[in-house]
Amino acid sequence: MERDLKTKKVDKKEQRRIEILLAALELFSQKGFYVTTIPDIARKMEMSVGNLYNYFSSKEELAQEIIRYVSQLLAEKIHAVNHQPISTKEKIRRIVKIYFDMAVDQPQMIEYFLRVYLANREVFSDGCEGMICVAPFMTEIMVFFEEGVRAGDLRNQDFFSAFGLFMGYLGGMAFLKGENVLPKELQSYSDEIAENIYRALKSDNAQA
Amino acid sequence: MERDLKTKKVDKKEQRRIEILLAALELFSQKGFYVTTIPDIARKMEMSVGNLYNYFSSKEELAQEIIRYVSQLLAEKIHAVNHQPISTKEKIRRIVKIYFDMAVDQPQMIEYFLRVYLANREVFSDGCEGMICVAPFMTEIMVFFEEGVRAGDLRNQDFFSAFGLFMGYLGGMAFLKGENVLPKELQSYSDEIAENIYRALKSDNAQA
Amino acid sequence: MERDLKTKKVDKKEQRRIEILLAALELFSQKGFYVTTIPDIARKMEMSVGNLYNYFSSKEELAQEIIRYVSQLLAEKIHAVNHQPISTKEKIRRIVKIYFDMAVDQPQMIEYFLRVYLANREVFSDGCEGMICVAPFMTEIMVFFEEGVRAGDLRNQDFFSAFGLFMGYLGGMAFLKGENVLPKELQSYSDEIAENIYRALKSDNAQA
Amino acid sequence: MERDLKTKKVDKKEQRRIEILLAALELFSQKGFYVTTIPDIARKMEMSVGNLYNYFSSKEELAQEIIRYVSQLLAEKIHAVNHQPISTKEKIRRIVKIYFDMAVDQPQMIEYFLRVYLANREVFSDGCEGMICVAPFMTEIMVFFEEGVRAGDLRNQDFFSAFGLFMGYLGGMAFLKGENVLPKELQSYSDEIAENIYRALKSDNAQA
DNA sequence: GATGAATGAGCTTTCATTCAT
DNA sequence: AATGAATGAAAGCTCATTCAT
Repeated sequence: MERDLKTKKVDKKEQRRIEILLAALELFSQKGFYVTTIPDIARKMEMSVGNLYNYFSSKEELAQEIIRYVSQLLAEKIHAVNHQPISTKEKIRRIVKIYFDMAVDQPQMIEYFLRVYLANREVFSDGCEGMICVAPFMTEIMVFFEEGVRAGDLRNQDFFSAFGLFMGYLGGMAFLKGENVLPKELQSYSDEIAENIYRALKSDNAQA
Repeated sequence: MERDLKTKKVDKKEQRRIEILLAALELFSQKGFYVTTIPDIARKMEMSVGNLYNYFSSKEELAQEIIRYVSQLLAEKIHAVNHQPISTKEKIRRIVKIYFDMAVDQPQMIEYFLRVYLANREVFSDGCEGMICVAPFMTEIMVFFEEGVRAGDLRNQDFFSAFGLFMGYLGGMAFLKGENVLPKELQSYSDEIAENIYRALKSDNAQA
Repeated sequence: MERDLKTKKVDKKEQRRIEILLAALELFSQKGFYVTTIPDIARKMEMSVGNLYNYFSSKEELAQEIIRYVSQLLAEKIHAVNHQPISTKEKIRRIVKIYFDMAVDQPQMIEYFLRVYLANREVFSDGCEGMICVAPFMTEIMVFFEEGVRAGDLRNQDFFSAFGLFMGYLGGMAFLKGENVLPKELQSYSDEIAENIYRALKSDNAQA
Repeated sequence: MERDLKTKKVDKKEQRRIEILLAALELFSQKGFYVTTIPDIARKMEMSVGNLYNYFSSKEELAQEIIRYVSQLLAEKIHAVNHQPISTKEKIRRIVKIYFDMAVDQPQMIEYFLRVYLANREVFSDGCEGMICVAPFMTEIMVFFEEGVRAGDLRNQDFFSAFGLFMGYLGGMAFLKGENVLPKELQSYSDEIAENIYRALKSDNAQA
């Protein structure tokens, strides 16, 4: 009984934590880490600043939790693709789609990656060294790549070379969308871009 | 005579402006826009805070001048490549080399792009809208791309699709280098990456 | 219960706000708006600068609140006179007395009017346009004047002509007192001045 | 010869001094003493800040010179009235007219009195103590008053009581004009106001 | 006389974090 | 768990004045 009670409480607290995390995610990605203030987040949550500190011990910790959360979420989506019985080319297409759909429907996630995580090294240097906070996401890309190589679809090259292409490309497009310089809507680039990625990475004897 | 005097003075002031710009570039790219303070910059310049404001009217204006400067400098280097009588494939190789050499020898420039310009929209929204402050750089990439298409070497696709690939990829690699996660030194990836880019963009009847 | 608690808290905060307002009133009227600094006010209140900003969002807002407060306070005193069953002449006498007593006992109030409100247009231009922040006070003078006219004691003339006389005169005397050029103490001028005002405004068939 | 040269030079310098003084007068009266900066004045004069300091040794000194200048100028105008063979009543009318014409045509002068001199005690406390910088002006008002008394037109009362009425009233009206609250144009109040002043001060056996 | 770069103290305002309630 | 007043260090920026040229 008591344990149930405690569990329930913990769950409730954990749930509130995530709510805060999502509110902060939105603000950080819109306004940036330094422009967003703790009172901003508290106001959005309709809770007091003091209470916010009962859930997160500092602004930095909050930012780190968010990147872990986003990385996990993206990883799960890519994980699903990795486990489908489809061609490497189709996998690329689906990953691009997942990314672009997210950039359009939940731009906070992608923007957080680009504008908060990538840009503010000092915020993540103590706790997220060496990209460990985005490890789940990187792992899935690595799985995708290695399976593609094993299947003979992708050339065997340094993983980072492939990773930089894949994620740099997608991130670059998301950035251009954020700057409102794209002449067409982001999702309409999906096929072209998936094709480009496939051509760049595919092994010479793979299918066109 | 008098005019000469004035010209000389103006030149001297202009020169000092650029010195400040370079000092700020270094600090901004190392510590970020918000963590770098005006006193930091003044200290580095061994000049008073007040005097700094005789050269730039605000921290934001300074940041915008820097991106214009960096964009111009990168543009000039790519411009030189664009005007050489070499194959499209070779041009890609040289642009990648230029970018990676810079990322290694003058990392401030590339880091400024990635960590200051890309990440702090609010700093550039008033004065650098729609990427106009990086126009010289984008223009050169556009020239490269269109000439490659005209020569029959590259497929004719939406420019942004190609631009996102090219610059997203290079930026992504520079970022990974900054995070110290690359197992090899950046420049050793040059050939692999130039090859990937070429494969992604080349027309089907171009040379391998 | 909970509501009571909140109400009590709000009251306490409101009270503190007024304490700050009075401290600032004193400093502003002694040293002027620009010479008085926010740290000066905080020091006088024995509170931190940051906390002061929990009560007022800017120095200007503080200055505007003060003039509203002073105007209200003066208005109430004149209101009381307006509702007494006494002659217009006697009303003038009492208003002059109120003003001079205040100029002697609480010189901050009058000095604030003369040296802060009247002199620093830019501070009040956004929020106190068209004298709205001193409306309560002006209204009472208007009531006094119109009742005097209705009673047949005062000539019917443009209100501003009468207002300028009344308040310009009193303000002028308070200023001379502040400059220490008056040979006698301010209050000893009361009768003479009330007489002058009455003579200036009275209708030709009113009592001497 | 040499002396002539020097005189000419001195004259030229004196002339420039007055030009600066008038430029500063305008700025101070428009924007206030503290909001106006030395560079503002230099810019208006199209001269360098450094050179400005060859004419005035400090901002305060400049402000004091201005009030002396304005006081002298007003004094001369009133002096002319004082020496005309006209009735006391007519003198009042003319002084009011002079003041209001000035408030309309050269508002800087009157505004300087009201918004700079009256309000910023600390600026004038060292050099203009006890209103000595406005002595010429006060003296003329005193002459007017005493001649009116001697002629039997005005009641013999404390000078400051009369001075406060006269100048407070005119200043008050000029202030109201500056606030744009007057329903009519300032000069149209002249007669009414001159009449009010006369009634307030006239001796009981003087003409209506 | 003339210039304007240089100084440096000081201004208003912000904000992550704490803690008494 | 919840509140929000309080802290205090530090930020961006200003400006009267000086002085080498």
